[in-house]
This record gives sequence, structure tokens and C-alpha cells, in this order.
Amino acid sequence: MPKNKAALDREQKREEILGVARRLFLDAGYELTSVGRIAEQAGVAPNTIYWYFADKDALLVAVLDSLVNEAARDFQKHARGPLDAQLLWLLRAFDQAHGIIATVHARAALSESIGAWHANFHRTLESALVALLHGHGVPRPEQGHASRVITFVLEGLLAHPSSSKERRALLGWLVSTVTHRRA
Amino acid sequence: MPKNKAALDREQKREEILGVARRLFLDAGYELTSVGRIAEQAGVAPNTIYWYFADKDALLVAVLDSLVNEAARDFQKHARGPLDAQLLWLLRAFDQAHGIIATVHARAALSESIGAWHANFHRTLESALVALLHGHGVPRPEQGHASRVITFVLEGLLAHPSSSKERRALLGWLVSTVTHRRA
DNA sequence: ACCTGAACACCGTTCAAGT
DNA sequence: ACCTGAACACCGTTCAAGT
Repeated sequence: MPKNKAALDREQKREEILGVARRLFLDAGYELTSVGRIAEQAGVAPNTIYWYFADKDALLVAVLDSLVNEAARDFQKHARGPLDAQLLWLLRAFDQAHGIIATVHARAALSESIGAWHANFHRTLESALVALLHGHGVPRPEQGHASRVITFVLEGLLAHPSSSKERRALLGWLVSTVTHRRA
Repeated sequence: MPKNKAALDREQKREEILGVARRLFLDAGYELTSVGRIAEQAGVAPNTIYWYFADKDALLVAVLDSLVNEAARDFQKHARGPLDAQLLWLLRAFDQAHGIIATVHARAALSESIGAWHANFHRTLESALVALLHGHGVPRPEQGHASRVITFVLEGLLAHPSSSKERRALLGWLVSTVTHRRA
């Protein structure tokens, strides 16, 4: 524990601002949440935010990290069973974040920090999916293609309205198509 | 030809504003293109735009319509041959619009007009893809799932950087997987 | 080091006034 | 009917000034 009192206080305040931002981004969306409103709910002046975060995009990146870290932790605990059930679990874990995900895609080209976060996220997700597919018996030369297709389908299902029944049907079909593929 | 001179003039001016908006949206992106800048390049005052379009979103919807209509026209002319080649053609046709597509996904939940356009676009694309799959021998009960997966993969390839070599490989694999599926 | 009030340059949009 | 200058309410961000 290398942190002194001052550093702890700073961390604590940063976390509070982050928590407010996370709630507002998830509830109202990134675009409709102004820095001023985050500051207001955190009980500080708008420009105080900039003492803790470089800009509004840095706030989004920190929120994204917290969401992904939580999902990764819970996935190891709860997501067992067949492949399509695991994918369905992933989908539900990120469902609340679908607005944020759309924002990431729109801003990846506009903001360097979000672009970098997005590229790194896809690298991480890809290797996790490849490991998952490997464990479910998908032959190595197909793992790359299958993981990309699954990634895009997950993103598509998140971005577009779909009932959990439709999701189950589509993911079931996709997984059986990919894992029972002919040579 | 029911249009009189005045109506023609109006149409012409609308088209000019629309052309400027299209160029700027494609070049710089929706978010980085201000209504003021469109007006400037069209040679009118900023608020004149609002005589021809309800708001900035209506401008985007009109640009989207022009892009989709052109692509639909060209597709019937040029996109022949095997299924993956046709999908590759579609991808190239919308490549320049990848920034706009990301914006549509981000704003679909925020703007009623863009949300409606987006839902309608997917209905149209889905039925076109189903017809295409039917023509390529995909059995009817699979057409719905296959068309959604293909839609999501096309969107994914547009949204994320990918070389034409990667695209060819992935689409080839996907089409062969989907069309040679076991019962 | 941390926080603020005030300001800056911009944004989409509206409105009263002109023709 | 069409167009404009001026204004409105907001935005993210900066900066000089305070402690």
C-alpha cells in the first residue's frame, strides 16, 4: 500500500466523479450527458472535472474500462456451459451499454483515445473468443474467421433491437453452423 | 411534369444544399460538419437551411436516401456472379460511408427521424438479402438467420478497419459456411 | 495541489424583420 | 414564399485567480 492519505483522497474523488459519469452515460447516453451535469451531480464546479480527467473522452474511456473489467470478472464466475449460452451471457452483460457502444464506434475515428481503446478492446476480445472456440473443438484454421463473425454478430445484436428469443435462435443457429462446418 | 418554375427553383436549391451536405458529411463526418459550414459552402445564411430541412438530422436522412438509392441502382447493374463477390461489391459501395453509418447507429436512439430511417433500411436490406440467398439455393428456414448474420458481418467489416484481402477471406468463409451447412 | 468564476469559441435552432 | 441578422440556450474547454 504505497498510497498516503492525500493520494487516497484524490483516488476517492476521482472514483466518485467516475461513478456519476458511468451512471449518466448509461442512463442518458454520452451525447446527452454534459460535463456540467456530471460536475453538478458530483458536487463540484464543471472545470474541476478537468483536474481529474483530460477531457470528456477520457471520462468515457475510464467508464468503458470499468464496465469491461466487471464483465470479465463475472464471466469467469458465471458463464459456463455450451458456447451459445456463454455468448448469450456476454450479450446480457453488455446490454445496458449498447448506447455507449454505438458512441464508441462513432467516436473511434474522431477521438484518438477512444480509437486506441476500441482497437485494444477488439484485440482482447478476439483472443478470448479464439480460446473459447478452441475449447469447444473448433479447428485452428477456422478460429480467426469464426471469432470475427461472432464478434460482429454480438455487436449487431447489441446495436439493433432484438428479443431474447430471437437472440437465442440466432446464436444457436450460428454456433451450430460454425462448429459443425463441413471440411 | 407538374412542376412550375418556382417549384423547380426550390428543388434545385434544395438539391444544392443536399449536395454540399453529402460531400461534407462523407469527407469530415456528421459531427464535425456544422450547419453553418454547410450554409457557407452553399452560399446562404445558416438559418436558410431550415427553410429546406426541418433540422440537421433531416439533412442526414436525405443524404442517406441518396446514397442508398444510388447503391441500389448500381447493384442491379454491376453486382453479378457468386454470392461473396456480390457482398464484396456491397461493401465497397458503402465503404466511403462508414463514418456516416456509425453516426446513424449512435443517433438512431437519440433522433426519431434517424431511428425510423434505420429501422426501415434494415427491413429493406433484409428482404433483399433473403431474395439473394434464395437465389443461391439457401433453404427457406435458414434464410432469415443467414441474412441477419450477413448483415451484421457487413456492418462489422464497415465499422472496423479491414483490408480487402481480409474481407475476401472472411466473406468467402462465411458464404461457404452458410451455404454448405449440414442439416 | 486543488478548486473556482468567468470567459472563449462554438453549436443547433428560433424569431422578428425584411423582400 | 423566401431569406437574413441577431439572438438564445447550450456545449466542451481554458485561464487567471484564489486557497
